[in-house]
Amino acid sequence: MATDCRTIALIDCNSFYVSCERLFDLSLRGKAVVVLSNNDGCVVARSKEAKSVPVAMGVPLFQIREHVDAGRVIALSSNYTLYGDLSHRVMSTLAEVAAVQEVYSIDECFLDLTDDSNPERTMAEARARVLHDVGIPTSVGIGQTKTLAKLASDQSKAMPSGVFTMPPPGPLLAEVLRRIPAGDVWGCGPAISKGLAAMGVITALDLARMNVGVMKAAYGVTGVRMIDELRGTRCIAIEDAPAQKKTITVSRSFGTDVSDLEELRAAVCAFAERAGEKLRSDGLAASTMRTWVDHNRFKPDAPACSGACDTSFPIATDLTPELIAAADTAVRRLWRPDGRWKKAGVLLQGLVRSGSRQESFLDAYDRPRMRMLMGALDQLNRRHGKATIASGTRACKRRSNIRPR
DNA sequence: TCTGGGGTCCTAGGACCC
DNA sequence: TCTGGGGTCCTAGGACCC
Repeated sequence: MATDCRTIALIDCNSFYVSCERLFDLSLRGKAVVVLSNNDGCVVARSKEAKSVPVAMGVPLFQIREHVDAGRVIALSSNYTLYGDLSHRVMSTLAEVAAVQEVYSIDECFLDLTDDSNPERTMAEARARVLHDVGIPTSVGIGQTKTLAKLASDQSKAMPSGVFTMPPPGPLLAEVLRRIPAGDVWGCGPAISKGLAAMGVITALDLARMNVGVMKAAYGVTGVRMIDELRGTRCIAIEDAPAQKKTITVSRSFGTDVSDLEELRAAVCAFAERAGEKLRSDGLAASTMRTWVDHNRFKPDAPACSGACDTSFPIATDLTPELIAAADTAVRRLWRPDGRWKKAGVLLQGLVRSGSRQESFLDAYDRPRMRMLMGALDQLNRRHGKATIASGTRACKRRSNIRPR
């Protein structure tokens, strides 16, 4: 008997951001509610009622404006401080349920229940406790691998108990997988689903039964892992301790396209400055910085002018002036006279614990220059006017009265 | 007109070194 | 001097996740 057979549970908070909002505003209960991304760009969370309007995940606000204006959907700006606080409470409660917990995202965690004699009962109790202590509804999927637990959690949304257990590998599991589209499998996104469909792989069962050699040739080791995990062979371990961060990103979309070199420089240098702040607050230094710019991918006729440029530092740095200088040089290299950019960012890589250099930061920090750069960015954003629903559209409720408990 | 931000992992090609 | 192979690093990009 394989000793490596595990029981994994995935706990997922239902419509997490919406559930958080409902804790502080009872009038939102039972209504179609969505929470919007930064700058009120697009929908990042939907209540069950909003899903049946229907409002699709990720749609931009302007596409559901009709519903919002007619009062059929309530659109809220996001409040990540509140969600982070509530997430912490949920995760702390669940940490007491099992010895091994991996906090996978703000609203999900894996628990290893291999030594639990009755995982379903344990998780039913855990759900009740999270609901009672924190006020957040959850659903739970249980399976032999993380991938199967993920699929089980999708199934659990339709279960009155809120818990669904995947059968062990065999005919019963095959029956469940037959009803699930391949694209719902963890790791199978739009591009891979499309490619698989062309090969006749439509359901999760087709995927589980795929020839491994064919998969390896088409999608490499990540594809093979999907197959193995669906067959009940564990390839993706539970990560108990939070891993050290590997990259730090600061990026933004611009209100409208930017083509002016000075505007692009001002924006990207400000991102580099913010990235430096994040770096130091994590006690890290970076050995590489990637600066990237991107055109508007929603405009088919926009000139393709996306590009990236890596800068390596001789010694891993946490100094803002070095990051800004690198960003500045990179933007000059990436800029083209005919370019029209919609998005840009910096990505710090090769992160290591920073040593004594942190102390020298204040001396090296060029504050007047920084103020100038940040001012230029503000001006840029004002001129291009990011989404403005926050400033007055009646159907969008503001949150200034909402405070974490 | 208006389309998020922050992450992870993998791969490929070229440069360079031995 | 010429030729070649393998390993590693760097750069850039693609796919996925929440």
